Amino acid sequence: MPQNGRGQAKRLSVLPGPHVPCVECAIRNSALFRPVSEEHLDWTQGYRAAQMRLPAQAHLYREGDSPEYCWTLYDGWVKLYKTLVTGKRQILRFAMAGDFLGFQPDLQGPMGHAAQALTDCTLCAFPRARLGELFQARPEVATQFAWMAARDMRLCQEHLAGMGKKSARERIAYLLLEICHRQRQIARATGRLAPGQRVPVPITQEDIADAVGLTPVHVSRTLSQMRAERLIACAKGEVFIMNEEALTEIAEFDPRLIEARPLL
Amino acid sequence: MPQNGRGQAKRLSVLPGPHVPCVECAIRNSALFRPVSEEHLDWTQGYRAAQMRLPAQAHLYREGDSPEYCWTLYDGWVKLYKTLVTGKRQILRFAMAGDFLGFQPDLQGPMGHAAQALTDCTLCAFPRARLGELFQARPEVATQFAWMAARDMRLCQEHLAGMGKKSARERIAYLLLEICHRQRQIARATGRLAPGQRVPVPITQEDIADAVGLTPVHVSRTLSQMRAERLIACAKGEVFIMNEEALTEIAEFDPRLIEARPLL
DNA sequence: CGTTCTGTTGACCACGTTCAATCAGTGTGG
DNA sequence: CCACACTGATTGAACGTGGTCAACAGAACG
Repeated sequence: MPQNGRGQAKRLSVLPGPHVPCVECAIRNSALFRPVSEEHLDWTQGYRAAQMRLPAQAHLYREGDSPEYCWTLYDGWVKLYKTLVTGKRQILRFAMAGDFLGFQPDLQGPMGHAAQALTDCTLCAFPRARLGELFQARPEVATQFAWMAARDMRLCQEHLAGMGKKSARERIAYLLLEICHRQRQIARATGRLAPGQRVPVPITQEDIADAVGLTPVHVSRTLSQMRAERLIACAKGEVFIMNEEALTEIAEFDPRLIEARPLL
Repeated sequence: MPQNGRGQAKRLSVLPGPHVPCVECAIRNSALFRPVSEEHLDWTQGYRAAQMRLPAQAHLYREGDSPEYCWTLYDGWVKLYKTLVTGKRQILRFAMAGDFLGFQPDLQGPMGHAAQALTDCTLCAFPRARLGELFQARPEVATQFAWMAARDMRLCQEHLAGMGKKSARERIAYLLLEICHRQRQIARATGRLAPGQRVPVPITQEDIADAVGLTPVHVSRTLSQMRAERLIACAKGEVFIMNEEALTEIAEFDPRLIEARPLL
């Protein structure tokens, strides 16, 4: 599990990582190579250029970059965000173990958003230029990508609907529940047991604000109120969900959103 | 080109459509079968269960439905929207010619949003149950789907960022420009010439409001002001963009968003 | 110890909402 | 043919959610 990485900003950039072979990958069940049979796995692993470590606070890529790779996030949290010309930031998504990062329609072109590590991360890098080739050679990978893209699209659409139509309170409740359920889902898929209701959340209130479209000030107020109502409890870098039922009702959150079954 | 279909609501449901073979398909350049070679096209056409017509105002599917098909939109406009328990609606996307509709992570499960025709539409239906098979048999189709999904995801993310961080004026300007540019892109891809700045827009102010997260009242006010500033002009079911440059600046719109190049 | 970063609280303000009345266009039925 | 209903757009007035500005507190860190 990723430790809370705030304030640990090492000023080093990308580091070489461990070399876990795909066959032993703990998160393969929720990642791009899930449907690849063991006999083909050595071969597809050839597309993995490297495993690398990214320290907390470091950028995987910035808006406008044309990075050489796409990545599977092996461990840790990453935030994807856009910056408008006014300087305002919008967090699009919190990426977690298993998520595939850096793919976009124009593979040569510049990224439309930035990706920054929230905790120390481990990633597997795949050369962008060879992705088309990989999809052609192993259609089950392309199909898994399609499935993952559809899943991410649905999250994005729910997020969008929330921004348009929900109150501050509802949006924040929704975000907390979404994060909590996705963490549990990962714990399930990787065989690790979820430690009760307890969810370490390595994000600041400013991150929450940028994700749900509010100001940090108003997020603070709303969280204070939720604490007063015993809906949640906060410790440093952690949020405990005290009353999941009530929160689910407030947020209009449907847990089935997170439990989708793979295509293949 | 789709005619303005408002008020033409025929009370018939789905109708059988024309039978254009895929080889002659006018929009193949921007649709799922784009990368399929002509020699394979007859074969992939076997996955197309039917062509059908959908009258304006009719629903292709509703939230919670588990339709038997996915569709390529051949002609016309469709709006995709979610309804919250409070009754508020959020339009996720205006689908136009070439868009692939109805795909979601859990192909057996219920749709997370509804799709309703804005104009009379023509669609090509593909059985959901056979999509995995199609992707396996023709990886270039899976790859094209991946590309289209990434393109749609980017639109959704831009939309999301706008909802979080832009003013009413900026969001409306953005929506108008996005629609205009996508229409032009389709005109280019299908070889039809775009008729100047003129864009027939078969949507009501209420649709605009539901798309950008405002009330119809405030949309009316904002459009009135934009008309007063000669940024746009309105006729019945049409919007003319009078000052695209100014509008682009207001919206912080990047035309390159729409012009992405295919993966294969 | 100062500095920096994150969170908290207060006072005031504004963008967009809500409620309401009115109008134009369109289709319907007597 | 006209009265009527219905939908979409427009405008006005009052209101409220959340933003802005500001001061401050606590923790982490050099």
